[in-house]
Amino acid sequence: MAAQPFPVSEIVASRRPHRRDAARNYDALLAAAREAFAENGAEASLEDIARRAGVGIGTLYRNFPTRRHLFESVYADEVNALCRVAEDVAAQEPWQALTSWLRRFVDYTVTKRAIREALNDESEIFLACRDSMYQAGGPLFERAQVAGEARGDMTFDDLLRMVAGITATNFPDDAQRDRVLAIALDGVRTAR
Amino acid sequence: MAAQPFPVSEIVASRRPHRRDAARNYDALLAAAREAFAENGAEASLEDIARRAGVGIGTLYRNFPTRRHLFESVYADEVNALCRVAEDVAAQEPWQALTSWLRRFVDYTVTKRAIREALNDESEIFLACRDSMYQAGGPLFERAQVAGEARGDMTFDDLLRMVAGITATNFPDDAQRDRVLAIALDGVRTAR
DNA sequence: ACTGTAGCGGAGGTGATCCTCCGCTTCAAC
DNA sequence: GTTGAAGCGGAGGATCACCTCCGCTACAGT
Repeated sequence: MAAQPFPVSEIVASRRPHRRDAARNYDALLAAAREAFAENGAEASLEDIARRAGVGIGTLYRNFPTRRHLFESVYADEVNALCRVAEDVAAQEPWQALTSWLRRFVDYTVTKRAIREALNDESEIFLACRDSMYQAGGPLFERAQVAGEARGDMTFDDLLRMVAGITATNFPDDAQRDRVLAIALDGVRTAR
Repeated sequence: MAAQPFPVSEIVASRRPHRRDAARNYDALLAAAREAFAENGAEASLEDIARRAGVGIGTLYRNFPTRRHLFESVYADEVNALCRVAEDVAAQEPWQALTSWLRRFVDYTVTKRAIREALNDESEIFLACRDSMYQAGGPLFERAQVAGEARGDMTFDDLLRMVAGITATNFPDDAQRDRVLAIALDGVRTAR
């Protein structure tokens, strides 16, 4: 029911350098990039990312020839984590499982942004990530639909975009974001 | 019930130059800016805006000393238009009036963006615009609440941010955006 | 028609970011 | 320990957007 093997993680892993120092730099770059993309969106400065990671700009470009490579790698990491979460919540009641997963979705900033800004992108990695995510989360949604908890006249894609839009919006505080998200999810829940 | 006088439009109008050619340029700049901000967000290139308007970059800077001035002017225009719409829908049934207004909201791209990205801005014009908009739309929402059509445990601010987030998200087609928006609005409607 | 001035445009200086290139460093295999 | 190659960093050229400045243009009031 939950997730299947994720080719995505393999693609990314295969690019990680073998030498110790190089691998460390690679990881530092990914972490710095996640931070920077989360703060400034997909246009974050690459020099800034290299600085945060404590490596030279040349090292960044050796590992990630283009901005897109870097962004996709961070994105793929978050998607993998989200897919794993889907397995964790699978044991809960249908509606509970779905909302737990969606609330975790809120934590994955880059993924959220990618869905809002670049989801219509057709590159190989984006497609693979989308598939993984839909394979992981889609069943949670369908289960809620079958249980009569979620309305039948919408798709999982509708739901993801709705949540992505709301959570990517600037709120003065997290409590308000949660409140608004909960209200929107009430619209998803079947009237009872 | 509906809108009050809008000081905002006066502020903006007072800046419009008197000479014919200058006024034409001013209008062309605003139109070009609206387009560019809608397409590329608040970071749109100013040189590009001048080019679209068919004027020199110097003319842009004479009319709008900073990017912020320009953005605020476009924003103020859209807010004014939205306030006028609020008067138009006032005659409809409470829930109908509210959703009509919100659906018009979707058309005002820059306003939408401003709410999503810059609503926490405290500058004078942004505050004035926010007030105007809340004075225009807020009563529609309260009327729906009083009529028992909209839930009482949320604020107008919650509602605006929710709609702004969803409508500013990238959708493959408008039909899907409408569908998702309608679902979220179902969450706003009181269970009956 | 004349004329003073508001307004015009865009060349060019400034600063930020992108990305390449290559001499130096460090790892790890032997 | 030696050594070859993988990896490193950051200087610097290219590009682009920002914004100022000033000689020229054309409007509007008389």
